Amino acid sequence: MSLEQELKLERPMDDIHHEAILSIVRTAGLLSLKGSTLFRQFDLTEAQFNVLFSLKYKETVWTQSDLGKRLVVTRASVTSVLDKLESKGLVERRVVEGNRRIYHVDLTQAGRELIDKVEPRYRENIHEVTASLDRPTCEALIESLEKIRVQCTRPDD
Amino acid sequence: MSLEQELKLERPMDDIHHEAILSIVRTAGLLSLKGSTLFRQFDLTEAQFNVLFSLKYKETVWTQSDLGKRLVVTRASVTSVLDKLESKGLVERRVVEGNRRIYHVDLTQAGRELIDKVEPRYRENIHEVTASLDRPTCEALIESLEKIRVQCTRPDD
DNA sequence: GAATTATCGCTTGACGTCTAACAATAATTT
DNA sequence: AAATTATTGTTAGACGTCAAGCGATAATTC
Repeated sequence: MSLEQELKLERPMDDIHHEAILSIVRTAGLLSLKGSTLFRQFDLTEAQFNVLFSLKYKETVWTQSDLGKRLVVTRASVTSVLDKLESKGLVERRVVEGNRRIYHVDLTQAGRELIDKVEPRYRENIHEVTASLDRPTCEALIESLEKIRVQCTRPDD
Repeated sequence: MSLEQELKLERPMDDIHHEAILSIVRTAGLLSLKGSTLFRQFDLTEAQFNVLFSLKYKETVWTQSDLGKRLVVTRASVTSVLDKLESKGLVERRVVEGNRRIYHVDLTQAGRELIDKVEPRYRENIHEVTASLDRPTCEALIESLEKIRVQCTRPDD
């Protein structure tokens, strides 16, 4: 189904750049929805999954700020999600000696076990959704999106 | 800047499909951020802008449900955003004779004037951000995203 | 025509996001 | 060393989103 049909537009889109942007946002929304549906089966939100997933694959010590940069989210948001995860016993904040301003964030054993359960289902989802895209197509997609991101973060804001 | 660098990954991404998905979500997030920054200058949120913009270009009569479908958002969300816009006098709910269950939604004069002011700035943003993508590249991008969306909405959820 | 089912808009409660501000603490400058 | 500036994590308040459930009303079935 084309974007025009999906969005119930009465006239065809005149602006291919605009159509591209809407496609990106719309696709991300649907991906997010599909993810949420999966994560809910494990009593997780998408944001909570993202934290667990990031922590699983980090290879150095991370502060909350580091996590925020990784997830592209403000420190305030990190605090909020971490509070939830900590109260579920999936994540811990560890005091850092020598710097009383920061915490180091890590999975607990329970957190590690949970993400290990969710991850295969998550990867299934990914591949299900991208199965029709071969490697060069993926690379082109990634490259185009990267070009857009570069322009998004130009120093004019 | 590549996605790996941006996200501070310690190891290269092994899975190009996964990378594609993360790129989409990340790009949409940045676009959303850039949009919000613009809209704030007009005392609008992104959601509110989306409503005004949709209403401007609709060519038939729309109920709140229609608007929700267009914006890919639940009816509850429509109610919420419309309450805000109505209280600002930018939008009106019109009673429909013959069907006491629905409202018809429309821009007010003030709403129309506001969206007419914001739209050129919005379109500038779009083109600024997509300037480096030529037409065939845009078409390929749109096509890839459409393939993903199709798989997102498969009847297995 | 009556009964059942579907749709519409609204409300509630949970969640994540943001901005703006704050106190505590580190880092830098002077 | 002292003063200034920057960073860290938190809080508060605003907003949009969703799921779930509600009552009112249409539409469909019987």
